[in-house]
Amino acid sequence: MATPMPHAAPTGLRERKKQRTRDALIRAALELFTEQGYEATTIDEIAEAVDVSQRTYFRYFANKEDVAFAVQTMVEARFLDELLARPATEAPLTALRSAVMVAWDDIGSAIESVIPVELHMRSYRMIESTPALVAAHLRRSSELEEEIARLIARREGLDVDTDPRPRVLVAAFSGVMRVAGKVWGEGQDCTVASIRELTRSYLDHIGPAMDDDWRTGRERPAATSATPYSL
Amino acid sequence: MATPMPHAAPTGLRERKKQRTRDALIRAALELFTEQGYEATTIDEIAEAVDVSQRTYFRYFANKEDVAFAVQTMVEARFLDELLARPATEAPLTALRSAVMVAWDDIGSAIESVIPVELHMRSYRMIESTPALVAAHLRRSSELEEEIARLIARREGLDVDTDPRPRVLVAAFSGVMRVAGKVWGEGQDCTVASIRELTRSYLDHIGPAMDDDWRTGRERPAATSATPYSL
DNA sequence: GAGGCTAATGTCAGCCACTGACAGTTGACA
DNA sequence: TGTCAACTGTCAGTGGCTGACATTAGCCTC
Repeated sequence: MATPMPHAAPTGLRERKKQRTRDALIRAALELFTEQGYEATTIDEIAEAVDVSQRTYFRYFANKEDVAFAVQTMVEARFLDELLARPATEAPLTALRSAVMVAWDDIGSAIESVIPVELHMRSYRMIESTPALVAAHLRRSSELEEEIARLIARREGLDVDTDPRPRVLVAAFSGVMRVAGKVWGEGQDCTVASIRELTRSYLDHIGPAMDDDWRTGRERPAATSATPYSL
Repeated sequence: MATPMPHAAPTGLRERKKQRTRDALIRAALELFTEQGYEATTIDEIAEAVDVSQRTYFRYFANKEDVAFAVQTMVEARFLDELLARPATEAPLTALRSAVMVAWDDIGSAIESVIPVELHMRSYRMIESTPALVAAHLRRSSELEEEIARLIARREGLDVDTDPRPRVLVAAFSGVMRVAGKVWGEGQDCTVASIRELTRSYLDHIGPAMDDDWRTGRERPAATSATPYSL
């Protein structure tokens, strides 16, 4: 059911209604979660706030956790799309980095169409301080890492189970992304631009060392304008 | 018959009964989980198998997940005890390594007093293939890592929030432990001795590079008999 | 070794997350 | 406009989990 894609404007009235209901559920849920806590909020409350039945909530989200990660899911999907679209000439780390940057460029408006970025930021902090959500977050992250690693391996024509480099690279990349997210969550500036720049500057620190060509063993010609690495 | 807690034999009849009930619950739960699956098993079934009320189950375990990790918890507690007991002269990685080895030396019998090691091994695989338990496992692991990192930092007189080395070392150590556990779970040899040796050989590969003295900046004199590192 | 203290347990009632079944409603499209 | 399919509400039920209260059973003292 309900495709969560906020881009690709919905065609008919029915689709638009669904999108509205879904967005309203996310917004109501996050507002309630951040105000009174995740555990203290019941799904009945969320449904009531949007004026739908509890059963309808479960037709949009598989469980109580899901709604808390709806925006994250959106961002991740956007990132994966961009990663798939990167030219094969780019080195792995460059592709990851470019995909993140391009994704951030237009995900901001997509987020804003659902919830204020400030609410997203508060949700981020709420997740970090709720054990049940921390667990879910870790599991989701490890699943995403695995997906990215396989994707990178395929790009480079490698076997993810014998060559450790894809997983290692993705682990490093994810680690940096996680730290950037955490620093953003703790900071004051709750704009999308700020997390984008934070991400950029953190990624710059992975350095070009990992970024040579895995297929020929030689360094790649710079695919993007200027090599973006400082160290 | 029941040698209850890993250490500290119970004094009275009451304590022994409690220990028996607890062990029986763990055993029944793991047997049911591994036979018919985690989700498909209800707590009523577990309680019935041990002939206690469901309410009593919840007086021993906080939730359904907890019982699945009871043995792990035992092993971890044993490890932390040993780590605390390591002399301050040992370098961090050496202390971690020694604590693991000493812990494995006598944890085997403690495990066997609760469940057959073979059941523990099946449980391990069951956890890995159950999303809800994977999430719980990841959260538990990250909490344990944090605890170990703080412990190591205190040992070395460092601030865990400014000096990245404790967390980095523990991350590497935990990663190796996780892989060792995974390989053991996939293998045939379900003895405690086998995971002990697996752990030893994997830890040997971290190498002495990380193992110099963090306080003086010089290499430590070998605290143990022979330097155990092969690479 | 009877009786009081207290920890452990059972029973019961109830909340909440989640699901299947079925019926009513409402866009979509001929 | 009428038919179809999708969306939604209602209802009943299961299972995880908790608080309250009564009951049982080790423990300890006299």
